[in-house]
Amino acid sequence: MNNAQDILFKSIQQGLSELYSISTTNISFQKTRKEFEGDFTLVTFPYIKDAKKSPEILGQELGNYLQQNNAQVKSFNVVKGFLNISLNDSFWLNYFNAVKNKSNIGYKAPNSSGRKVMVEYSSPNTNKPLHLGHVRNIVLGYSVAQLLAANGHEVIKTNLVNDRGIHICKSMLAWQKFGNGETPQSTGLKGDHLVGKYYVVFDKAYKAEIETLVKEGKTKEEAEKQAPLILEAQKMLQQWEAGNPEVVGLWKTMNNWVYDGFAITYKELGVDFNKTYYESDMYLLGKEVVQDGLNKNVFYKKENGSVAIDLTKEKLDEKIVLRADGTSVYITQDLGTAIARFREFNSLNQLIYTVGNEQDFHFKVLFSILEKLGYDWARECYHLSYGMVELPEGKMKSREGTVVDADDLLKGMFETAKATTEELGKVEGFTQTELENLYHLVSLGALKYFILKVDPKKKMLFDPKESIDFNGHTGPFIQYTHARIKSVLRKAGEYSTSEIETIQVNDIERELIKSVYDFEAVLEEAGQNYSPALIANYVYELTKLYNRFYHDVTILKEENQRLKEFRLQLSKCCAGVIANGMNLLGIAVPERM
RNA sequence: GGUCCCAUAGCUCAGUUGGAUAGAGCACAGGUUUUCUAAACCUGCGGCCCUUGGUUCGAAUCCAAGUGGGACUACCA
Repeated sequence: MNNAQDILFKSIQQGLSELYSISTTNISFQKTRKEFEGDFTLVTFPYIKDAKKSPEILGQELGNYLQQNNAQVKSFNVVKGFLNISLNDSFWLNYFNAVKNKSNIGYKAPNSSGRKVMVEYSSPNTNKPLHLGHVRNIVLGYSVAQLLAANGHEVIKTNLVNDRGIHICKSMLAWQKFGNGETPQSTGLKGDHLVGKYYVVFDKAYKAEIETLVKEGKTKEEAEKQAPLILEAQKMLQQWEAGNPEVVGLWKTMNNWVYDGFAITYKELGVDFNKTYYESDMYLLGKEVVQDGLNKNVFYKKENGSVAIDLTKEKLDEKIVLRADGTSVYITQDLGTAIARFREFNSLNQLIYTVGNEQDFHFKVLFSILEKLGYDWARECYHLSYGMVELPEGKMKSREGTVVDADDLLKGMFETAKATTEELGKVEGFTQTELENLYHLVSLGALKYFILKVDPKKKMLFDPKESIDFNGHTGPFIQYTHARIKSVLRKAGEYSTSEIETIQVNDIERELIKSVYDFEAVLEEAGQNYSPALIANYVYELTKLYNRFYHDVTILKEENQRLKEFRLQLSKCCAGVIANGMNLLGIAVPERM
């Protein structure tokens, strides 16, 4: 079936040509705003000069032409330079009949685009637990992967774990010195929290040392470089690189504690990965790349032995890619990892990095270097740059203890969901397991929706003092609407799902069909823009519309049998789109709540 | 200093390639249930879309300058 826009486009093109001899492909229309009557609106201002007509007359003439020459056009009205066009109900009913029994309205068939895309997200350090900033990353990355899959791409979800480096050594050293052999088992602490605890311990002790040195007359910078603890941590890193068995053993033990902890949080969040990379496996690759770059004269060796690239022409300055002591920096590993990924998945079309916008500069440099090294696919690398999550007092800082811990947050949300549900008391007959599942589902819905409804590119504010809402423009509102629909459908029992042809649809029913119709375009746009927010806001609009329908129109008590069947079918259709839309956000919807 | 990002209702956010009287939610004031789940629905209140100039038939949207906020500018990650 041709879509509405195509049908109108052709007619309007013909009309402009026949009436005014205007030949143009510059015809775009938008959805008619709800305060006016109509489905689509053509702005006629662009044509009045060539047509030598006033906007009102041109609108009238073109409207008449459309009505006479296009069987789908029911009526039109003209307001100043706006031609509002209504399509026949039969058009909308035909559309409805065509899609209503599909399980994935608007989705492209799996892997139908022929594109293979890797989405990297999460990518944590293993020296501390996850916080709200990571949660935004994780929830966003997972949702974008869902969006791309729904747009027909083959998606590989990956995690790049930053499991090596000085920061890990800090936790290790502090544990060694002050840990008294503590383990997750002995303390009952989640592994990542235990390791994070010692990261903080290190920082405190380190700061104390700096203070002492400053009192002894050293400058702050000198003190920071000379404090015994930092020297010891650096030595530990060298030992690690040298393969010292004791250090490597401790490193493995503590990292495994962290992985066990992360696994729990990922499971709580309902996300997964197809492949996990570890920087400890990748960092040596970067050194080969550096050699390759030297051979190609893309890089050059500086006097002190470090290797650099000149990106001043790109306004990116000179960038060091290998330290004078031969150890790799962050970007060295990223170069190696990117190349390894394109080698491993040789038909990879795109690589998406879900990383905060504080690293915009880093990725510009990375992609630029890859291009200079001659990798054409560098242009297919995309930095999905998202805004920071800020608290009312500003940015979260791990060391200052102002972070919102992911596990605490999830737990708090769960308790709120539980309290709210109990207060409303609609869950008679639920088993304990079903209740737990519901609390979990609703709390995650609230949290994920709260994060995903805002444009990823923008920073967002989180106020720990105000709990995330469950009413209004929220995840639970949408989940609730889904449960309501399911409740009606359960009570309806068996009903016909045959084609609907002869009924009279009312305004709100037509609006609902139109809203369902829009989903395909929204999904496409959300995929192109890597923006779950478009889906989130769309689903909200549909849900709000459905609630008005639910309120104003009776379904089960409708006496006209065909009308009742239509309303049931429409309800089921909306529930499906709502569930699929939420699924794209990584949010489940309940049958009852 | 340089580069980049942001600024819309009291608060949190929408506003697709420029289009009609700039929209939601929260908060505040009020109303709706003997009827399919009131986590809902309806009404009201609330705006120099940061400022100034420019482009255009038309600017919250594009351009320039300014103001305010933020990020980056490591041989950290």
